Amino acid sequence: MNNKQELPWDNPRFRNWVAVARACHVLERTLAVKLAPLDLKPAQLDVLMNLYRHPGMSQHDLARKLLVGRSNITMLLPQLEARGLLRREGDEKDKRILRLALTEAGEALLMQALKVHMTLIEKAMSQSTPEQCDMIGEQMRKIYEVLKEA
Amino acid sequence: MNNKQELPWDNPRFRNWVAVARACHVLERTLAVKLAPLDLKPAQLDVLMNLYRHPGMSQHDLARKLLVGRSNITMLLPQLEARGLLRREGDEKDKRILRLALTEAGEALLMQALKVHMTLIEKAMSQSTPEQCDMIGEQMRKIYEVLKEA
DNA sequence: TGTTTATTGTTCATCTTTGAACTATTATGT
DNA sequence: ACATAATAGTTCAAAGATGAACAATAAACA
Repeated sequence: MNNKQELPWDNPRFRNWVAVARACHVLERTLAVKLAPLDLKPAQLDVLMNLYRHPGMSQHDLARKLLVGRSNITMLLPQLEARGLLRREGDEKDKRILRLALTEAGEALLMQALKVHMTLIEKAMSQSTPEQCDMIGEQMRKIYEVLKEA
Repeated sequence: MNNKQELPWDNPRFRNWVAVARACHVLERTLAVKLAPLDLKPAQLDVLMNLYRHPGMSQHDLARKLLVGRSNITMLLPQLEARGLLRREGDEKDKRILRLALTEAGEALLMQALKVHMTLIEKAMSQSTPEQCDMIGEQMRKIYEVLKEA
């Protein structure tokens, strides 16, 4: 008597998503190892990347971008600020808000870290054609849109 | 003077991988919320899934499958064992090894959790055609192979 | 056999992440 | 204006994950 007719593993979407999750996980772990010489963790690199692209953003905005809680940001930033990698200055109009920006040193370290990250991603995705790669990105952005307000 | 000629964000592979990571992250977070009613975390679901598919595996094998340290498994299993979801019994031939297997209750809870997981994945990947979905899985499995021994 | 090396699982200290409660500030509605 | 809501950031305790050191067992090899 087999009451497992509809096992998830028989479903392509399920199996394929599991592969996505595994690939993500292993790339994240590998990145952590490769970033160690720079004394930087993946989470910290995410912060630097976002501040580079969106200078002047608030901690709240940053938390939303990174999909983490605000308290996480509060715990994360002082280390980076103490290392002189970023600045926090209060907004003029709204005294609740702290505006964030990279320093020169922060930008310099980011560039080093990006080289590491980039090399790793190149290696990982070297198997895909540009068309496949773009299609993957496109689908993933759709998934993000579908899930972010659910 | 622009010395950022080769910014990662100009590179399709980089941008597309960022999308993969974000999609993974948001799906994981959503899954955690949806699993809460079952009093189960994603990491615990991973354990149950692997024990279902590979009954009798050792803690070492499980750690390798889940891409975590052995100590993580040691901390994780007692909770599940105390809830009667899995069994640990020593191997006959090699007294170092603990063989793991789901109980009836564990399997029952797994089936409930899989329904939740499956529904979420269906929703996420409903935008992709079967061909796109399979291609994504195929590429991700390649990435895993490339990175796992690096 | 006896000694050395590897492997399995645990312990423990440390670091991260999380969410709820809290303070300070701004927005809203009457 | 005034009371109420909402928002930004912080604090803190609890939970999770990590890696090094350790005990028990097995394997390799002289």
